[in-house]
Amino acid sequence: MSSETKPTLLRITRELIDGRGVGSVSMRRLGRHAELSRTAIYRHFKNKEFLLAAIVVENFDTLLMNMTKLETIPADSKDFLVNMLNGYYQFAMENSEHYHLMFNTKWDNKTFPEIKDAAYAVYQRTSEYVAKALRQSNPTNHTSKEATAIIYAFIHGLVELHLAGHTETEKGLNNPKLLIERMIDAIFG
Amino acid sequence: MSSETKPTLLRITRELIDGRGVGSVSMRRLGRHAELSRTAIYRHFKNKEFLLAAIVVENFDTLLMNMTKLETIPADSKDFLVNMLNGYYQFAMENSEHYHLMFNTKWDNKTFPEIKDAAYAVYQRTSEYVAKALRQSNPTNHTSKEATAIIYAFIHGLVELHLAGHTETEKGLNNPKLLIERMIDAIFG
DNA sequence: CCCTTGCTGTTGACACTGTCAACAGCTATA
DNA sequence: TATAGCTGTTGACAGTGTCAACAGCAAGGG
Repeated sequence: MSSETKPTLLRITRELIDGRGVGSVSMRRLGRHAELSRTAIYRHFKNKEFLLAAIVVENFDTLLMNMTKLETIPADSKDFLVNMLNGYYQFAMENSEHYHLMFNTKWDNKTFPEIKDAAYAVYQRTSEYVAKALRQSNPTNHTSKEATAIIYAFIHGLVELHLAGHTETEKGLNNPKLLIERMIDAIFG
Repeated sequence: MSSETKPTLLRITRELIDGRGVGSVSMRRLGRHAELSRTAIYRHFKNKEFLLAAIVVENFDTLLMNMTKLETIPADSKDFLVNMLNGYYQFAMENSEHYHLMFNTKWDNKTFPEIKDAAYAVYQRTSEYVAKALRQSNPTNHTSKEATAIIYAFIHGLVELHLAGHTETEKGLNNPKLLIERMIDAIFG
């Protein structure tokens, strides 16, 4: 049983997060759901922060998959970039509590290098396809590095504003698909 | 004294946030600092959430000021837009804990209409100057509504990524001033 | 003038939270 | 066989938000 305990704890933590939000996760509640005593969890995770960090790493991997799952490998790599951003957005909407945990918590890079790496992989993947699209499109005055940063900041900001409920009043933000296309158009002329 | 208590509590709450972060604010600690009992605060604020909400409203007002304080009223309204975004960014960096509280907490629009209004004012101000810049610049295929949404998402995302520490690894994000200029250039051709 | 009402403050209590120390039992290895 | 390490337990500590009950005081109406 002991070899199964750790993944079980992760699974139940996920269920708690998906069901009633990150705020509903407590060591004691998790213990109860897993039919363990409150402190048994500490045999498998150093503390609550490390438990959640393990979830976050998994999430960044899932996000990475979600970005490339719409692989139609379209002739125009600009379209592919649009697909990728839509995949990013979709992941965030379907896993809002997880997105919140991933980005709105300050994960110390020294303490959680796996998170740092997993997050960097997402950025890196974005960067690759931006570079490809830049090479294939009309030359603009944007370097690949700048274009990546701008696009990444844009999509993250769009997601965050949606998650924080700013679209209810700031209605211009309400059509993510359109905005993503316009953003790409702006960069790639 | 009683008429002074409420603003005093707000002041001390600010001090706690600025000193040791939002997480350090507790009703009991606030009471101690204000030389009041733990529950006296409830005579002035319905609960902790409402206390923090009051701080957030003030912050949105301050942010609005910060966006327009660099009023050189430059000939080119594109430059003004750049100044505005730099003011936005600067506020976020100098008040990171507050920015976190403002945007990474889901403030219910029904419960906290003052927050909704104050946040909308910031968006609205952005919108005004985007419209002005669009009128003055070469015509592009961006509507004012879309351009505002894109720029707002961008600047918010840029700030959030910085605050979450993503610039340590995602180095392309490291030059906000440059990125802001490039973003504006991309929109206004 | 008295008495009621409302505001501001108090303490006690309840149900939570994360985490440590101490201890017990099992298993595998020297 | 004895020891070490892993996994689990309960007790305890310090902290949290918030409610109920109560007390003092000021202002206002009868």
